[in-house]
Amino acid sequence: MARPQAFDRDQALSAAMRVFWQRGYTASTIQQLLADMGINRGSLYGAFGGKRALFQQAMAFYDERLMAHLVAMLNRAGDPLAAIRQVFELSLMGMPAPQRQWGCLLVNTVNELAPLEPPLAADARARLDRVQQAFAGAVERARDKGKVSDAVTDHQAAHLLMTTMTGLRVQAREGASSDALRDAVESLMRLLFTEQ
Amino acid sequence: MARPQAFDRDQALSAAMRVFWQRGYTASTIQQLLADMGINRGSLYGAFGGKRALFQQAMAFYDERLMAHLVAMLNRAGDPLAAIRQVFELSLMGMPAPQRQWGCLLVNTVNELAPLEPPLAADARARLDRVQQAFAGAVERARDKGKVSDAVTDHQAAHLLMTTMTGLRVQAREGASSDALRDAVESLMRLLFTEQ
DNA sequence: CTTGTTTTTGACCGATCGTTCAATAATGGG
DNA sequence: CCCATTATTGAACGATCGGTCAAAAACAAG
Repeated sequence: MARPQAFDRDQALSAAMRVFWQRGYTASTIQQLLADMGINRGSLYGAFGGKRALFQQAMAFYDERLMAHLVAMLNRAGDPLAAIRQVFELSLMGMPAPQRQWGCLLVNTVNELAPLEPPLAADARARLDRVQQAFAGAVERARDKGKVSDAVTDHQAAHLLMTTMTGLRVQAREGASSDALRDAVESLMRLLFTEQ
Repeated sequence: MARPQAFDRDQALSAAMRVFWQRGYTASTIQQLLADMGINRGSLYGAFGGKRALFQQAMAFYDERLMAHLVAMLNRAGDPLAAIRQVFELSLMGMPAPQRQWGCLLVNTVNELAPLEPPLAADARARLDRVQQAFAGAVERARDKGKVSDAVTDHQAAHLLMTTMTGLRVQAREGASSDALRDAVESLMRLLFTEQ
């Protein structure tokens, strides 16, 4: 009954996500977004609403397609320590070199937009909180097996894991090697958990 | 022999630093900088060269006036663990609420400019490395007193301290409370060091 | 084929970006 | 007092920003 959309919405959103991820919100221009998404101005405003609305949808896309995997991994039954290691591996060391330098869209967003666009930063923060809660669940299951240091509570351990993940993602953004990142993760794991 | 500068250079630079610190490089406009510095366009370009050059000088200013204190504190003889605690206290929990949310200019810069202005990001990174080296020195002195967990090397401990500091500064930027930050620091200290 | 509806296209908008520059003002040396 | 020199002032520049909109194009229903 009407002209159909000529572009793949998910693919366009994925392209927009990558632009925002790499360059941040402010430095991503409509022109660049259009070029990478392969659409033109009118289509962007018609289908996504504008730069700000597009960014929100790109963040949701990032959360659903990338972060959700990590949360599911932590929530799954099975060795919680292995799950924690795998989360770091997948989201940091295991990423291909160019993408690794993009860091984490949510961390980047909190850092860039906290003073400029509090609602968007709060959105990113809420999504990151879900990861921390998943960490806490995994730590709790590890505690049941007597594998967690008694120097910290479950919540503290999860907070420390999250803080380290955040810190490492900043380091990844400026080109830290996989080995350097892995070394830090292993150090923290040794301190937090008693492998047996 | 010529007209003297009407403004205080250090004060203007300090104002510029605060603008960049809070808003980031891209989102800081010349207009806003002029307003906060209390000078006008020609003076800014005459005395500082331009936005990019001004930013470099603001970063150096930040490093000399704020970070240098922390490095000196870590290098000073005396209880190294107390020095480490004090560094976190001064640079995170102890900061007044508005300033605490600015995070750290160097961390913010690495995160924002790594993909946009690699030279500026590398500059920030180099300055952060000096802090990590100071951490390593303090850890080494603590090791001599038998206070460091043997699960990690000095370098690993320093890296972990630096990573945590970075992660906490991102959390501070989005409004984490002093107590939450202090709790994380204490957790890490308990894991890394054996107080006696 | 005609018509109604939606998408696409690209020109265009005012606002703001960082930067330049000519005119004016203020100083110290002679 | 006068002049060489530098700082201040603010208008103006081209470029680019995010956003709008009318015309053209592509479909489905009748």
